[in-house]
Amino acid sequence: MNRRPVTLIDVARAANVSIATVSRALSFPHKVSPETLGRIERTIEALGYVANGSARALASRRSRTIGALIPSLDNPSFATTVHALQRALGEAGYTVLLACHEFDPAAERRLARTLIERGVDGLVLLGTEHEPEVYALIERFRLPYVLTWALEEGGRHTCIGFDNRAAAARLTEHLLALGHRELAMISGMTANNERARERALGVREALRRSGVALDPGRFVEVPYTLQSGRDGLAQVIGQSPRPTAVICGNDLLAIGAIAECHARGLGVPEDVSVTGFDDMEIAAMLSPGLTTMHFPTQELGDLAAQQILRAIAGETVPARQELAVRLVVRGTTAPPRRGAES
Amino acid sequence: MNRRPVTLIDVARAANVSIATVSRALSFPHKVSPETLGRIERTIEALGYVANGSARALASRRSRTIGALIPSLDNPSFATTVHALQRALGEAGYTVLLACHEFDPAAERRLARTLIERGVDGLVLLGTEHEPEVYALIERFRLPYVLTWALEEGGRHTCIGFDNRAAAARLTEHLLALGHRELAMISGMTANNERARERALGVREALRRSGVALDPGRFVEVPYTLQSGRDGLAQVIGQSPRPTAVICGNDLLAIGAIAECHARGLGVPEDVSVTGFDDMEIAAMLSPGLTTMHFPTQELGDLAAQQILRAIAGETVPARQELAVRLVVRGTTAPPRRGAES
DNA sequence: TTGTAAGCGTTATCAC
DNA sequence: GTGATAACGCTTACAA
Repeated sequence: MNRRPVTLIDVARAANVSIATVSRALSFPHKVSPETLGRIERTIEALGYVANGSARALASRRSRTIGALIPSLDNPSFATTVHALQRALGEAGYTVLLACHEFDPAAERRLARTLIERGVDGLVLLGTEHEPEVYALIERFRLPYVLTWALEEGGRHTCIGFDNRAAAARLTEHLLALGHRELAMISGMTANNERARERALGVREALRRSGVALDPGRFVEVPYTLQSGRDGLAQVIGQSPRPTAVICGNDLLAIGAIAECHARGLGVPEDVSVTGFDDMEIAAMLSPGLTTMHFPTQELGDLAAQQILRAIAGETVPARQELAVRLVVRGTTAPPRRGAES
Repeated sequence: MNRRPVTLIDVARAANVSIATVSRALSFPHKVSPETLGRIERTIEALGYVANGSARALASRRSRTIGALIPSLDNPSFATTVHALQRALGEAGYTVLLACHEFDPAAERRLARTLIERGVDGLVLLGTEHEPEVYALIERFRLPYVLTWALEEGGRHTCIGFDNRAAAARLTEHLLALGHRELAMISGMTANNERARERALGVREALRRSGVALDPGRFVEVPYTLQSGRDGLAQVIGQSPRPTAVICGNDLLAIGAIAECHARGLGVPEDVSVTGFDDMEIAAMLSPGLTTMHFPTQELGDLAAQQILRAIAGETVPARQELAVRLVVRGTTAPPRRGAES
């Protein structure tokens, strides 16, 4: 029994050709005569040859590997995007190297470096805001990359994502149009997170435009967890007058907030109109009348894959691609009549 | 401006040592004199040297890379496990190569091959049931691996996971003990999925032991999606007499089922006791009185990481490691009194 | 169409 | 402790 893995040389010997020909058969089948090709393929099958990617990468300077640098996989929306990304890249022969920095800039620096060491051909980053060191590395290695989920104004980086600020503003305007005046927001942590920051900003701007105030007590900033959603709701709901609408930074926060409303005997959206961003499919199940801002997270993964593949191929890619978000109105969410409040 | 990446040779030249010494400084710092080490480190910093992983992998036959072969990232439970896995492996200097086969055996074969081509040092598979070809490849390359989420009886493969059958049986027995006699199950697709199959089997066995029948109309097999949960509930709830308890194959199905109950004006768990497996944190928010079987999915990822690292290091690893699941009883879920049913 | 051979950037085995 | 140097398995001009 042979311990040594089968190499190109073995295949070449067995097929009576040079290793160059075998290599060509693998990379450019059309550049090899049909007979030779057939013989080589049969030999490969017979010997069970599996190419050595490291050697390939070393010689060709391409690893057929793409790095995905994201905050976390615990956010189902990110998971969906990464899944779609992996699927699309896989079909193109690329494998995804996963790296989660958990919103820690130092971790992100470290991981970016590691991904580059691993020889990724391209990088898909989540978010537009990154450490200078990260951008410097990418720059120095001339690594094709694409920023996702958010959009960057400067035009310095190619990005594909959502206009988080506009989405938040639109959702807020919708609530205002319905007559809500007492609004609150349960935001995600805005540090190192331009998505959360943009959403908060969008809400604030829309309110300002309408001359509606957002009391400090009605804006809480919490991590993206279910429990934080509950806690956040508990905080803002205590304000007087009670908010009639609560905007949540993402799915998880909204789900937690709705649960807390239920726990307090508050109907959603009859008593409190809870709203939020991202997928919100589950949240809508929790509360069928929900109005939400839906982000096509899967489509984002697919398009990001196309984008990075194009960039690798040296094709020009749109510097800024915005994905449309959709306001999903599932029921009437007008504020409860005055006087009916606690 | 230099287009060529900085190599070991550049570092060696600049530091006035041989490349061997630089290599050593990187891999075995203690085997290099402090002065030399310092000089080399400073040079590396100054030149911005980043190691070439492909070359490293080719020469050392180790890529510092682990493959994660899973069904999907759209299942939040899997995402959590992969996240934990990535985190733990990252701390040990390993990077995760992600591959989702979406329950397609052909895709799994293809992906397993690709991961091996990429030179992964080890493989973490989700589930115990895999194509013979997958096992053959692993075998041929003597690739350290670990199966996760489920447990394998034969002892042929090292695995770490949950006893899905026992968990299902335990949950069922709990329901029976509460007095439920009219049970139904919304199962995941059992083909190529021993987790779903084991859970279904556990339910069936527990029922058989208690002499309770499970009508064919009360067992539906559906994909793991929210909508399937709704549809599944719609199907089983139509049976007469109406089931008093519905066991769902996983989180997503349970959430969908609960939503459908709500839509039908059925209280959960007052009218119908919906239960399920996996994380169930969200499901419990939907319906605070829920009784669920909680699987420590994050811990699984952590432990799987330790396991595969040990295997790579050549240490002996326990062939079979079972993670305890926890029955979480959040409220009384006795069946509604007879006659109160529709 | 096929073969020859020079790398690709490391690691690791020897000497010194 | 350090330095030559032969692999590692493949790609890719360049020749034939």
